[in-house]
Amino acid sequence: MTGRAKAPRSRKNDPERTRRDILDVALREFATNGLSGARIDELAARTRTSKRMIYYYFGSKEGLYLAVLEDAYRRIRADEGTLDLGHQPPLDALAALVRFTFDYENANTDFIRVVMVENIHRGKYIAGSESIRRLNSAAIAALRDICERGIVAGVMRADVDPIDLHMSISALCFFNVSNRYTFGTIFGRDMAGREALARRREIVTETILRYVAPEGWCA
Amino acid sequence: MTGRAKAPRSRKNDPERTRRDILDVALREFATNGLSGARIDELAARTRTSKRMIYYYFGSKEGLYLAVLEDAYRRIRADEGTLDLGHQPPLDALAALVRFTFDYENANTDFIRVVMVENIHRGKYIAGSESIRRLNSAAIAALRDICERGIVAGVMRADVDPIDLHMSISALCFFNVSNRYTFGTIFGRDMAGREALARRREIVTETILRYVAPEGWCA
Amino acid sequence: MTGRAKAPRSRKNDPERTRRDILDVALREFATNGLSGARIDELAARTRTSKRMIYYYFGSKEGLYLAVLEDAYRRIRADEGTLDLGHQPPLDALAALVRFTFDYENANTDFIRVVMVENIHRGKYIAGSESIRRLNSAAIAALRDICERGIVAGVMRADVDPIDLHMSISALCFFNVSNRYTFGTIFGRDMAGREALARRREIVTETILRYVAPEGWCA
Amino acid sequence: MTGRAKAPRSRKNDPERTRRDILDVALREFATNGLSGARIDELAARTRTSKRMIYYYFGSKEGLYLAVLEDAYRRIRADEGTLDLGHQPPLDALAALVRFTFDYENANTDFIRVVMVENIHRGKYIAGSESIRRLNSAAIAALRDICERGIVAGVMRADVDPIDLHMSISALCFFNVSNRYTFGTIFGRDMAGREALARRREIVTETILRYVAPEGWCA
DNA sequence: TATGAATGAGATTTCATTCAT
DNA sequence: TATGAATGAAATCTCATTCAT
Repeated sequence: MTGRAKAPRSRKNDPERTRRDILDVALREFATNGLSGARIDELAARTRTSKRMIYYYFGSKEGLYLAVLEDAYRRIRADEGTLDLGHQPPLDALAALVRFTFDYENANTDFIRVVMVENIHRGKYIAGSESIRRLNSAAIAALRDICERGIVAGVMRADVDPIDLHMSISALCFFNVSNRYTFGTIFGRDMAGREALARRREIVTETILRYVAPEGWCA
Repeated sequence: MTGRAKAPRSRKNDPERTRRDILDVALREFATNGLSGARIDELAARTRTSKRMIYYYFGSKEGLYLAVLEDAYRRIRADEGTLDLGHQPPLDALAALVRFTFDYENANTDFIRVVMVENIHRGKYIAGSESIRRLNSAAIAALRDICERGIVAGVMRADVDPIDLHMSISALCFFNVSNRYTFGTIFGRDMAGREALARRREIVTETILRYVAPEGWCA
Repeated sequence: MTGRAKAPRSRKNDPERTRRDILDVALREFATNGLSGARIDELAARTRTSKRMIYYYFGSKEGLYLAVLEDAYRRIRADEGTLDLGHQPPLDALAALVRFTFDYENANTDFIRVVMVENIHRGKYIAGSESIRRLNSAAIAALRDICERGIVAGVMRADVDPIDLHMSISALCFFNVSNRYTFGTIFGRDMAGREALARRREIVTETILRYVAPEGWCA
Repeated sequence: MTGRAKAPRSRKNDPERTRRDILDVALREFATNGLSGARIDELAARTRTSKRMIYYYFGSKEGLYLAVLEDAYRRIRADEGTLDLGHQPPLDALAALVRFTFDYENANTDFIRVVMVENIHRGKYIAGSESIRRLNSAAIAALRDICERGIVAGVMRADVDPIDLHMSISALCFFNVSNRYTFGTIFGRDMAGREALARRREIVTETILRYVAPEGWCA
């Protein structure tokens, strides 16, 4: 009862850490069980704090879900920003972007899964989030630059559209995570192992590179 | 109690019709709200019968969900079977298959959405369904035939793999429905309108055709 | 396990009885503790059914509260309807109405108290209830008839207004219940005992009769 | 720590002002939502200080509520004391008192509403407050004096009782505020507007004056 | 085969109050 | 005297499922 050191470090007030802790656990929980399937009790139990704190910081289950969504988008865009594609030749830059996307999404399956969840909810929560829309529109800028340089250099077809291209890249990368279970089960194919990923990554990259190639010629 | 004719007296006791009614409503409900989000009460209210019947026919919410999943897969494969691709030149057949897939998925968004739901549940229910696995493995046969003919004819690269190809086709078509809300919101792009669909359909088709083209040459 | 009588009568499905039971207990509970002070758990415990049934029938605490309010108003108006004041001379009829009001309100203190509660809520729930407004507007008809007859007969002042009069009657009767605790405590006066009620009842009646008397003359 | 002047440095540490601020906000809050309906968080947010201070000064929600009640009663009696009715003829004094009561209550609706709240709680808090009982018993003295003078002068009936009379005055004035919402909604009558108040004030005054008039004669 | 009432277990959310600084 | 973070207990409400007829 006497002579104890100050106080247990773990119980110290550290709001930022508390928020972060909740967000991390919640991403996992929502990615695993969806919005309605996630249980606040479960979530709180995995946290260093209590159920009560979730409401203190995020107001409601839906508020927490939106915060998770915003945080997840913010993180992928932050990572993307480190790529520095502007100094590479356009086709190399494009290939690098595709590979980054494929790797990031396969390494961050929880992110992919909450995006799936949000689509099940018809984008209802994202629609109300100014920050997500802002972040992502910016994301297209890098790809637009690559396309412009590629067209000028004559290594890309003139009619390529950055948003269409982004859609194709996303589709091919996303599917490997999103439909892993149904597709894998039906066709008895591993979609998560190291080798399978490496192989698929190159097919996806090649698919994109061939698509942007100028008429009549393929890499 | 005796001597009643077989034919259903308009609104009375037609078990098959009742089952069908419940399945249709349930597909919509699960596609809209997911497995945990769907409400048996809501679902029953939209039905011509009562909540009790759902349990009578399907045993539980999960039983109903699995039945919906099986029914949805059965229907797409049945439709696919009417395509008769064997008599067309391989590239024409491939293009036809891609377009069919794109159109079918965009016309049957509830099907796509329950597949998303099933993936959120990590394929837990599909894994226990012999019938779904059987149905779908057969689906690859047509594509395998196309690839074999294409390679022999020299119009497709020799290393093309039917399952990889199916994965790419699925990915590109699926995304247009599955990620419609987040992608559409973020990039302010319509992904469901008639024109947008027509345009995207051709990009997807071209992407696939270019991918299978023999080295050095593109359609 | 065998030879037992049918089933305990008390558990038989009787929705109307269940509703009634809940309403009766809820009136007491809301009258005692107000809307926010009332506890669904407490309330359910005093009921023959369960907490779950309250939500089954009334949807929410607020839904139940409104139902209680409507039921309470319906009952006083139904009782009032049995008075048959039309066949009495106007001043006798008025005196009878005042005495009835005083007695009814002092016998149904829970009714008075939920009206107080509703006023604390600024009439928010009553405002949305068509049925309450309808019921009560009708209540003024009897008083209007009395006034008309009284004026014609020359036993009431010509400028008496039925709604003003109703307000005065209500005010004098209501207060004896509504402010019983503060007034009684402060002035050390019993306001609920048999004698106190009888005495106050006559003061209230006389106050009203004197108010309606023609100029210059009092009963 | 030393040599600081007494005067509060504009925005710093002024206990009396802090108390006053909390009491004012709390009166409004309790009047609006009742005791159980009031939220300490809400209340604190409207205050210039923090939630902690509420507990520091008043100990608990109930302690604050009682303080509010005492403060409100203290204020009305203080105002009443300024009337100086002893020098007017008894009927004039009575009319002045009625009009003052009517005006004060209609101008201080929050006071009326906490009295309603206290009655919902069956006078539990007032019963424990010596100060409120003391204050109010004094209030009857003025009215008693008026009655005595009126009887002696022959302008009031001999059997008039000051407490009964106070009850009637209170009832008629109180109702206009307390039942404003239900009565107003049901009979579609404004009870808060300038004209409505002026009209009602005279009806109430006349009602009281007629009641005290000697047998057989009315003002 | 069919129905509407009923239910237990557990979900989300709220709130007065206290702690650490 | 002051603050913002934290909390346990309890409140309201939900939901898949079953019962009585």
